[in-house]
Amino acid sequence: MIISAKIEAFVMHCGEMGSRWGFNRTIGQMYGLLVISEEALTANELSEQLKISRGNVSMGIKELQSWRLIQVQHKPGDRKEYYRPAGSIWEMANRIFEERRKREIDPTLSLLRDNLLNAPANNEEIYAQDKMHEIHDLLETITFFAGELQGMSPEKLTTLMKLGSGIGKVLDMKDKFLKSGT
Amino acid sequence: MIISAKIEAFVMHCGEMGSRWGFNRTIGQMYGLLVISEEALTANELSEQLKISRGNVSMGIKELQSWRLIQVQHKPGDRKEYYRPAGSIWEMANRIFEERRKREIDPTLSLLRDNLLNAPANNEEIYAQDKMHEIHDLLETITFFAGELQGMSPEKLTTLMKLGSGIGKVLDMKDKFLKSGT
DNA sequence: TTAAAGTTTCAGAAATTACTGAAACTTTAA
DNA sequence: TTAAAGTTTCAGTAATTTCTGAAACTTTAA
Repeated sequence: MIISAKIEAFVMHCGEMGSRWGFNRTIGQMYGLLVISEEALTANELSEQLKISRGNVSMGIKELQSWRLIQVQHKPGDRKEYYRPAGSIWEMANRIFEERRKREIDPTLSLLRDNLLNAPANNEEIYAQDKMHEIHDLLETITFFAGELQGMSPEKLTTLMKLGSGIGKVLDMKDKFLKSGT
Repeated sequence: MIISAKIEAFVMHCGEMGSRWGFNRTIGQMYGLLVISEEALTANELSEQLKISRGNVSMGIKELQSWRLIQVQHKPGDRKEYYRPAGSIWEMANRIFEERRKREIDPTLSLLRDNLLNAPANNEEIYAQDKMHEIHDLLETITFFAGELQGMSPEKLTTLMKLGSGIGKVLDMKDKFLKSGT
C-alpha cells in the first residue's frame, strides 16, 4: 500500500496538530492514517507507512487505546492484530473532549476544592480564595454543561449546536413557560 | 512580598497545568500569580517571586499579552510597568477558549477545506475525502456553536449551562412552538 | 546630552520529551 | 516442547522546547 500525496498531507497535518490535541506527533500521524483508511492496519503497516520504529508504534497504540480512540480487529486465519478507529467521528470527538477534561480540568478542580477547605489566614489569602472560588465555580459549571452535552444524542446535539441565535430565543421561552417547573 | 504556602501551591499547580492549557510552565505560574494577587505586579516582582530569569519573564509577558490575558497598568510618579489580569475570570475563560480554537481547530479546518476542493483520484481517496468531510462538518458545527456561546452574556450563558436535563426539554419545546419560525 | 531606570532580545545551556532498535516476552500451532 | 510469528519494553540517543543572563535597546528626566 502506498498512499497518495493528498492523504499524506492530511496525515502529516494530524502529526503537526498532534501535540496541540493532547498527544505527540507520531501518535497524531498514526491516528490520522487509521481514520482515513478504509481497511484496518497492522502495527507493521503503520510502522512502514509512517517510517516510525516498531517500538514507537507499539507505544502509540497503547496510548491511543488508553484514549479509547482505536480498537483491535482480528482476521480469520491471521494472527496479526489489525487496528481501526473506535466508533464514529462523533464518538471520536466525544472521547477527545472527555479525556482532555480529565487531564486539563479535573486536577485543577480537585486542587481548588482542597484549598477552599482551609480558612484564609490573612488578607492576601482572602482575596486569593475569592478568586479560586470564582474559578472553581466556573470550571464546575463548564464540566456540568459538558457532561450534559455528552449525554445527548448526536441528533439532538446537532440541533442544539446549529440553533444559532435561536438559543437565546429558546432560553427566553423557557423563562416564559417553565418558570415554575424544571 | 512573600507568598503563603497555600498561594504558592496554587501558583505551582498553574505551572504544572500550564502546558496542558496551551502555554508553558513559567507562563502558567506567572498567570496564576497575577490572577490571585490583588495588587498589580512588576516584571521584576514576578521574576523574584517565581525565581525565573528576567528575560524569561519578559517573553512570558509578551505571550500572555498575545493571548490578551493580562494588561499593563501605570502608577503615578513611577515608570515601572505593572501587570494585572485582563478582565474577569469569565473573560479569561473566553479568551483561552478562543485562542485555543485558533490554534487547535482553525488550521485543520483550512487544510480540510483545501483538500476537499480537489476531486478524489481513486477509491482510497473517495473514502478518505468522505471522512474528511465528516470531520470538517463536525469542526464547523462546533466552531459555530462556540461562537454563538461566546456572543451570549455571561448571565444568559450561565443560565444555559446550568439548565441540566432542561436543555433537552427546552429543545423539544422549540420544536413544538417554533417549527415554522426561526 | 547623558546617565539612570527600565525592557527586550537572543545565542547558547539546560531540561524535557520523543524515538530507536535490540532484547525480552507472549502466543500459537505443529 | 519448540520454533516461528508477533508484540512489548526500555536504556540510550536524538530532537525539541524552555530558560538563562549578558548585551542591546528605549525612555525619561535632570
